[in-house]
Amino acid sequence: MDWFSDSDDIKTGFARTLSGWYEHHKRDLPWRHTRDPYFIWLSEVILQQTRVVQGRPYYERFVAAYPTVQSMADADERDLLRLWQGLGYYSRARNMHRTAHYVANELKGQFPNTYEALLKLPGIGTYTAAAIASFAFNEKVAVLDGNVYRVLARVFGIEDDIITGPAKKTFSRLATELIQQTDDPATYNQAIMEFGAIQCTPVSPDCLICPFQPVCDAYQTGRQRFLPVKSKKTAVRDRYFNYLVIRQGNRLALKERTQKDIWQHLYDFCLVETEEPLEAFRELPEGDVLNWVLQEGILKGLSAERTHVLSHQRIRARFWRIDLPEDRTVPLPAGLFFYEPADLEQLPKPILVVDYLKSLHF
DNA sequence: AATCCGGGGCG
DNA sequence: CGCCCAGGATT
Repeated sequence: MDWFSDSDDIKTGFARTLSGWYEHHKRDLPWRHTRDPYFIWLSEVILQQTRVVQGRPYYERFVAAYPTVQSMADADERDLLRLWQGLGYYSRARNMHRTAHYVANELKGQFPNTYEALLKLPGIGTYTAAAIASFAFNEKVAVLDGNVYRVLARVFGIEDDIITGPAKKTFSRLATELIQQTDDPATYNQAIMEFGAIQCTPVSPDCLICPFQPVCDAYQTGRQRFLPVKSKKTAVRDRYFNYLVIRQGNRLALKERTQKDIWQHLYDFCLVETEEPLEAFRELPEGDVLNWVLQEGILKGLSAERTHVLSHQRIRARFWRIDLPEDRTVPLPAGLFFYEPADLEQLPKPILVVDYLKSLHF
C-alpha cells in the first residue's frame, strides 16, 4: 500500500503512515497494557538508556515487588538498589525512590498529570515527562529520544549535530509540528519510537520494506549511514582497582561506596586504587590497609583479574585474597563489615563484584 | 556546553 | 573494538 497520496504534505502523511506501520509491527510489551502513570513512569525510568530486552525483566520484577507507588515509597532504598542491580546508572533508582516518596506522601499517590509538573520530579527529564504526559494523560507533547532523532534526521534529512542545543530545538520544533497531525499523541509517540527501534535502526535499517521509502531524504540520497549526525567522542579512562577480598571463615568484608564516584551506594570489597597496574601485592601504597594486612592477615595471593568496561571508564580489577584466622576477633579497617553469604546476597553490588563472587563458589 | 553515570548486545 | 540504547543531573 502506498501511504502517500499526491495531495499529502510529507508532514501530514508522516503521522498517519507511522500509525499504520505501528498497528502491524508493534511488539507486545507489558507497559503497553496500562495507562496507570505509576507503571508508565516505572517503565520509562527503567528504559532510560536501556534496551527493551534488557529492561523488561526488571520491569516485571519491580511491578511484582512494588505494585503501588506507596509500596515503593515505603521500601528500603537498599532493596530498591538490589532489585536494580545490573541495570546500571544507579542514580535512576535513587531518584525513583525520591519521586515515589513525594508522590505517595505529598500528592496522596496521584502523579502530576501535565508535562510541566512531571518535569519537576527527580529523575524525570524532558523525554520521560513527555512520555508519561502522553501515554498516561494523552497530552499532545512529543517525545524526543534517540529513536526519534534518528527517524526525523533520516526522513527529513536533518544534518544538524544532535549533541548541540540549537539542533535539539530544531528537532523539537519539527516533532511538535508532527504530533499536531494526530489526535492520538500516545500512539503516535509509541509508534515513532517503535519504528526507530525495530525498523529505522542505527545500523542497517530495513529500508527495503520501509513505508517512508518514497519520501525519506536519507534513503533517496543514500545517507542512512551518516544520519543522524552525532559528534560525540568517547574518551575512555583507564583505572586500576585492587580489591582486597578479606575473608574470615565463610564471611566476607564489604563496604558501601559513599564517595562521589561510580557505583554510589553499592557495596564492594576493600579497594585500593592505583595509577598503574599492581604487579605484586607488596607494591601496594603504604598506608593503613597495607599495614593492617601485613599484621593481621594471611595473603593468599592474586585470586582473579578482570576488565570491566563502563561508558567512559575501563576498570582493570585485580582481586587479592586475604584470609583471617577464625579463632579470634580482628578489627576491620574503617567502613568494612563482615557479611555471611545470605546477607551478602541481599546487598546491591556492581556486576564486577557479582561476577567475581560467582567465581568463588563457596 | 561538557562531563559524568552502567551494562549489554551487536556488527 | 566501537557504537548505541524509550536520558538525567551536575558542573
